[in-house]
Amino acid sequence: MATIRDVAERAGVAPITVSRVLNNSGYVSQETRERVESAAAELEYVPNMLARSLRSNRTDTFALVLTDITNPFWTTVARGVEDAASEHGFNVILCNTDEQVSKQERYLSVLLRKQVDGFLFVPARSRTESLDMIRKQAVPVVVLDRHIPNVDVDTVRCNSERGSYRLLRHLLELGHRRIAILAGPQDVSTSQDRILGYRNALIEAGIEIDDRLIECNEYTAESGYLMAHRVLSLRPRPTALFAANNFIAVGALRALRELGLQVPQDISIVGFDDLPPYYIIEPFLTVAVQPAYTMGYKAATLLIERITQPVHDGFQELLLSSEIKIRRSTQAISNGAG
Amino acid sequence: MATIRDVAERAGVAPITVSRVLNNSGYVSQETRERVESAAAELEYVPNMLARSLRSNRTDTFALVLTDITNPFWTTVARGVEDAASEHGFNVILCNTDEQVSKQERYLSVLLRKQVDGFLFVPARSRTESLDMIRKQAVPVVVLDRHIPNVDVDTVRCNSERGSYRLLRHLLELGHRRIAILAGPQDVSTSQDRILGYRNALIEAGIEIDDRLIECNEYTAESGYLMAHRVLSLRPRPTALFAANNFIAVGALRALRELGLQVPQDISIVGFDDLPPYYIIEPFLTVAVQPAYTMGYKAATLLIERITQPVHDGFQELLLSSEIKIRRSTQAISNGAG
DNA sequence: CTGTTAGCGCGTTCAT
DNA sequence: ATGAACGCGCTAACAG
Repeated sequence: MATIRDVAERAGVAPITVSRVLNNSGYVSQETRERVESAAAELEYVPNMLARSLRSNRTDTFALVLTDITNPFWTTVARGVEDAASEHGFNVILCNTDEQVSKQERYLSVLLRKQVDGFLFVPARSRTESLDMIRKQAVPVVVLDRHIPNVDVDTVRCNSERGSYRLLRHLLELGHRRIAILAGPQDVSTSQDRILGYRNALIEAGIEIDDRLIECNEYTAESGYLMAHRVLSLRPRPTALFAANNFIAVGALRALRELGLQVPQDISIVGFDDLPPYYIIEPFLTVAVQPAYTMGYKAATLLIERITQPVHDGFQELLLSSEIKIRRSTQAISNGAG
Repeated sequence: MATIRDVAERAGVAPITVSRVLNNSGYVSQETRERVESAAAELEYVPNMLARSLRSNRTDTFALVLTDITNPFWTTVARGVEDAASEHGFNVILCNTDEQVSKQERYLSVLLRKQVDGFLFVPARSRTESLDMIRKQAVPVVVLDRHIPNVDVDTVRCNSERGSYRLLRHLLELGHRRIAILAGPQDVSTSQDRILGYRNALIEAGIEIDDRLIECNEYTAESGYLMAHRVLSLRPRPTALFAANNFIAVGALRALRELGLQVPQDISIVGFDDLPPYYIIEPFLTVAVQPAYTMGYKAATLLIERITQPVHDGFQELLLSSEIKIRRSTQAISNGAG
């Protein structure tokens, strides 16, 4: 592996001149530049980022730590992050925690040692410990998608409570009174917020909360399947389901199929976040859609700003809104239902 | 950010002693060790891997460069890789190329500059250029899943031709004669091999190859959907479909649904690699299943061996075999079909 | 426009 | 059992 010194010797200049050519920093005559460039090419020189970063105190790399890369929502977020990063010359290291705090802590520790310039962080659970690991080292961090209570930190997320509330309003306007929510983990803020929106809408409508209609579990299809079966075994049966994320919706639809319940004739269902066409039979689900790409893009842009302009006044909390898409999975309640 | 020197000062020892404590190298008295450890804890010291790696010429990190992390097949491979890596104290950087050579080259370049210790490489296309980038820098590499012709390189993959052949034998034994294959990209070896197995089985059975029954496109559901519609518009219509990967199968099943064709009554279908239960209505597909986890695990183990024991005699080519799982998507041809 | 010096944080080598 | 000196590859700071 050739070093900058090898290139310098071959080009008949000092190492620093090679550095200047390769980094486009400082003045170099056209002729010298060409000599250096061809020397580098001939030697197949590859700059050593370890050395460069050690000297410059920058890796031009930040981490995107998220919870489930197989979920198309996160894939889209990641695309937004990548685009913003590459526009500013940053590399992204993607780490998948599977919602496990242990995996998350291992990643954070490795990334800190590797001196990443910053973190885009989707906390696996709403605990503050992991975040503190980062903040103690004074590395910039933007919390993405989720909220950690009582902590001053830059955040980009979507208003889950409001999205949830609006979905519920839609169902209530269709005459539904017995509505179940299949939520995510109890200690994840998006799940809490969606439950909150659900409760508030029901209370506002003068409907008593039935706790058996509130299920909490993982943000997965398996979990959605199980939760759906539980609430559908209740009598009177709910006339509408609210799946708190896209994978839960997939599992719930499967349960409905098994029970021979037609959507929307026999039961209505709404969800949070879209699915690519091939995950379900057809894109017919009424949903609240979060601006996934924008979330990623804006969060990355903010992080990069924090990295490149460390001084700032106060933290930002960016709260985006979701769009309600009414499709064919909801209909007015029929008199015989329930 | 505290450095090793800060810790040394606080503990009243030389930096090298701190180094010895943190790396468990050399002799340190129990008392000194404890003083150093508590000093490190108090200062919340985080070792700088850049400096360490620059000195030691190792990053204890290798890259897994693959083509589609959203595909459960690759997710499983990645799990095998991660497990093998963590057993040996290695970190994995996962990079997703989306089958795009440009993205792939950008990643390889960055990773080389970051001095990764090795590559687990799924070439986006069967070209040798990208691989040469790595080999010129004398970084260990194991090619995974795919074959690059006429190149001496360690490889771990599955025998696609044989898996394909056996699926075809199964269909032929059920009496099918008009069988379409929905394959992946023409320049990806697994796709080529699956077509080869298809052709050989048909030729052996004395069936003339109809080129209109051989479709090539991406390894995606969208592509599977399009290819299925094309071959299903032919007359006489094929009596069986062979989807060359799991996502193609998802798309093909969707097309069959649209056309109102029942599986297996109206048409048989076989696939390559399983899908988690929630991707399709039910796990009823007859498939060739590759040992995804083992592929990842073995490939990572081989790579780590190459990294830690650079001298070896000759390259290895590990060829695993797939298992045929006969389920309910295939049945003997009825006389009226076609 | 180009070069010299020094040092980023760490671990190897050799000394004590 | 502990420490001093040095250098990994690169670039900031300061000449000239």
